[in-house]
Amino acid sequence: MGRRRYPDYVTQIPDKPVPDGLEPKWAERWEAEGTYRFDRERARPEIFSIDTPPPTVSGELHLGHIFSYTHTDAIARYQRMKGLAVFYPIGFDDNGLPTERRVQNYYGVRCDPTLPHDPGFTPPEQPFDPPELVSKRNFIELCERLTLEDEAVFTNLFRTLGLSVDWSINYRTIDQHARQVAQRAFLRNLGRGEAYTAEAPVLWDIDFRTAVAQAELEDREERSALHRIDFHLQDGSPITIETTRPELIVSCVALVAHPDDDRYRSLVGTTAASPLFGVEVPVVTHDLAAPDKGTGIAQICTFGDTTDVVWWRDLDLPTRAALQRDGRLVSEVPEWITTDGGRAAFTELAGKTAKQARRRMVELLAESGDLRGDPEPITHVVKFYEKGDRPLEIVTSRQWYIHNGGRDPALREDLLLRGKEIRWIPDFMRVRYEHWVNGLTGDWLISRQRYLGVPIPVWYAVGADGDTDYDHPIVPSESDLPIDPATSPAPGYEESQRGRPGGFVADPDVMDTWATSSLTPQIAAGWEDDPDLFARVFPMDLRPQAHDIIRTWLFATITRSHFEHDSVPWSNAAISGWIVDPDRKKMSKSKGNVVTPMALLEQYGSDAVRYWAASGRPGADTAFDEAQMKVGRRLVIKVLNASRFALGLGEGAAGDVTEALDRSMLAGLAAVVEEATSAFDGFDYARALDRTESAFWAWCDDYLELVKGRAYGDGPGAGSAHRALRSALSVFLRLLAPLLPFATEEVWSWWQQGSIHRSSWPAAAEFAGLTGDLAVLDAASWVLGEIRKAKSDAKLSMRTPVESVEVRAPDERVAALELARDDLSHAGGVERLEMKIDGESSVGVVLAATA
RNA sequence: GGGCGUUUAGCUCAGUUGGCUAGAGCGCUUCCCUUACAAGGAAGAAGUCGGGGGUUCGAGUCCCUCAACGCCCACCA
Repeated sequence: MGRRRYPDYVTQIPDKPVPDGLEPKWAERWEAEGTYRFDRERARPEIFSIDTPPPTVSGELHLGHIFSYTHTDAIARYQRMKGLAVFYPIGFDDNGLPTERRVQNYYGVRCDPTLPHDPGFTPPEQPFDPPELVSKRNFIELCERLTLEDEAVFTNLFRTLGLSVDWSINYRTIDQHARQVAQRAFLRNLGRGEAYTAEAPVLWDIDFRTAVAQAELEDREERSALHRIDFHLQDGSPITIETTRPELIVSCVALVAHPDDDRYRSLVGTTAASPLFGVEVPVVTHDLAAPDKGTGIAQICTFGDTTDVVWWRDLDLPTRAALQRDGRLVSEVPEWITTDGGRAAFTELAGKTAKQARRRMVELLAESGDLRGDPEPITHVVKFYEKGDRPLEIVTSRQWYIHNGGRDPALREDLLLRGKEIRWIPDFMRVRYEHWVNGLTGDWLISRQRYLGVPIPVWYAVGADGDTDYDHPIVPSESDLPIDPATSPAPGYEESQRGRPGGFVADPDVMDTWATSSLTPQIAAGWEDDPDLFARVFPMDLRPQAHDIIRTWLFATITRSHFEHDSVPWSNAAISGWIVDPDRKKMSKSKGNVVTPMALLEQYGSDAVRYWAASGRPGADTAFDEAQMKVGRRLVIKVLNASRFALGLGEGAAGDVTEALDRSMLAGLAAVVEEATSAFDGFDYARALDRTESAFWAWCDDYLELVKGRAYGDGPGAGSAHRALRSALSVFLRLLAPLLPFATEEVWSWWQQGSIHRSSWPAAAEFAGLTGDLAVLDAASWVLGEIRKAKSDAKLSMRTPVESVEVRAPDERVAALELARDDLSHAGGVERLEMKIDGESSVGVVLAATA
């Protein structure tokens, strides 16, 4: 690295450096100079590749993003300074339901795919209720428009934060390339038998009208009520069940008790008639029926909850679905209700929402005398789609799945082994992964009945009889990807044959967004499109992400990589914690405690906010704490001022650190370098910051004060001081550069050429021949502290002269102090310094003012 | 019901293989306009390291147990 001569650079040091305004200045310079551009010519061992999380474009970035992205950036900057070419892409996840929901709320619209495209459409100025219905194409256009706006805001925030991503490696999960990768990977899965389609009960969100996957579930407490309701045995006697879903009695296909339950054993094999509807259902047994729950005998509906699905599957029961995908009961009387009374009763419920039907059903049951007592209010836990507002229902539908080990012990074992191949930071996060894999109950449901997403790239032949052949999907050639089967005809067919007997139909679904984002390494690294790049960066070195999406993003990425590449997607997974408010609650919009990141960056400066973020250990949930940002800002100011001071003293001649105090300081610094390096090697940016920061403050408080007098002068020791100050400053700046990129770059520019972020990480070799005995600075700091204490106790200025100091200490310490005698005397304002060898250490101070 | 994590000064947190007379910052108190820094500096007070047991010469650190909090999972009629 080049260095300018003293007279040139010193003029560039501002008289009063301030931390404000550094962000735009340096963000622009870094971009213009390509400071963080990936060098793809480097060989794999010289590359560090990062599978950066593409933030979901469904609103604003929040503090959690600032927090975890700062961690990754610190690692990236460290690796870059270590000499590696850092592959650090950025993407946006703007595909899927979260984006649709954002668009719906933002513009006040809903997609109605039956509407024709309106070329002159403009969204409502103000969202109103009810929402305006728009065509699918208009809806997608709105998604495109809003995501681009959101992404521009995200980009601005990330640049202001100082992320050292390579902005030229940019992707969006709805762009053509991502679609191509997602479809190609899907077709490969299909070709190898890892993807399949099946008609089965699925968890269904009645508002979004789509199936959802196990990984997207969330439990929520709901107020409900237990109803005791009589079915009727053949002899006319009642048999009471307990249920929270009386409106689903119409879908009842059996009553179930435990095989060992004596109360019901005699009934097994007989039938019971449902109340009101008079539908005869068998009494059956199953191990899952709990004798101690309710009356010990339960109705099995198709389907009220996941237990119903298990019973239905295990006992081979019929399907009597009455709840539609919009959450309402069917409007026609189901054919399995055959009695006139039953038909009349159902008419009362037809077309109602589940909630309305429940209320009416209870009234009807009360009238008929089948309701025993009053419903008992309870609170119970119900499955929700994590982004949904109403409880999930279960409906039967045709969906696409990818194997994930949920129904295949051998695959499960393979995926667990993949988990063991990865280094987890912190290590216990591996347990969460294993726990999730071991708890899977079924394959990964990837199809969604939505609009904004990557289409499932298949068609189905329609027979001459008009029946669709779902068992033999027609697939496109990989060279035709990306493709939309809704607009392109199936290979070998004409568009005119769409939807006709003897023709074809397109699969109507899109893939869930995780089915695309599980391929971020492949998307970013040019899988199949750029084999040279792919070979250089894949498997990647690091996947940084938060712990709440281990079950989704992390797991799915491992699964796809396992199938496609027979390898792990990355060697390290660094899992960040969450930001919680000071009450330890997760911060969320609904609690109204969300702070906008940009306001904080502007108020405290990006380095200060990064300082706060870096104080949270890897994996640890961290409190939002503005006080930490103030401390960070203070550190930034200190760096600027101390640098100005150290650089303003002079340059010194090369290679002449002669004074014991200076060599002692550098020896201490060498140890700090070692600590920070090993911390960063373990991805522990927090420890690296902690060690560096305390060393830096101590350096300012003690060493700078001790060396000041000598450095101001032009005596024989001045050159040593200047040289040591500059060496130390260079090291401190570089140690702090990954964490405080703006301030350190600013100072670097005062006296060095090139970016500090392209300079080399401090190494022990830099100190070769420059270090001395640690004890010298230690001892001098100790005595200086005692002198300060004496002055402070006497409530006197630190400038107060000291008549005499008498130090008593063991001989080694006295010998060390002798080596710093002049510096110490000057720093303390001591006129007479006496030292005596003693077993006990003590410092006697006689202040001039009190003498 | 199972699992994981957390519990150290008023607050936010360090404390790496057991050696701590337990540290830092914020806040608080006192003092200091000192020529790098008053968006600063110096000094100080403040903790039975969640409770209880155990291992050990020695435990904040290891083992057992209990509790609180957070998160994840579970077949939630």
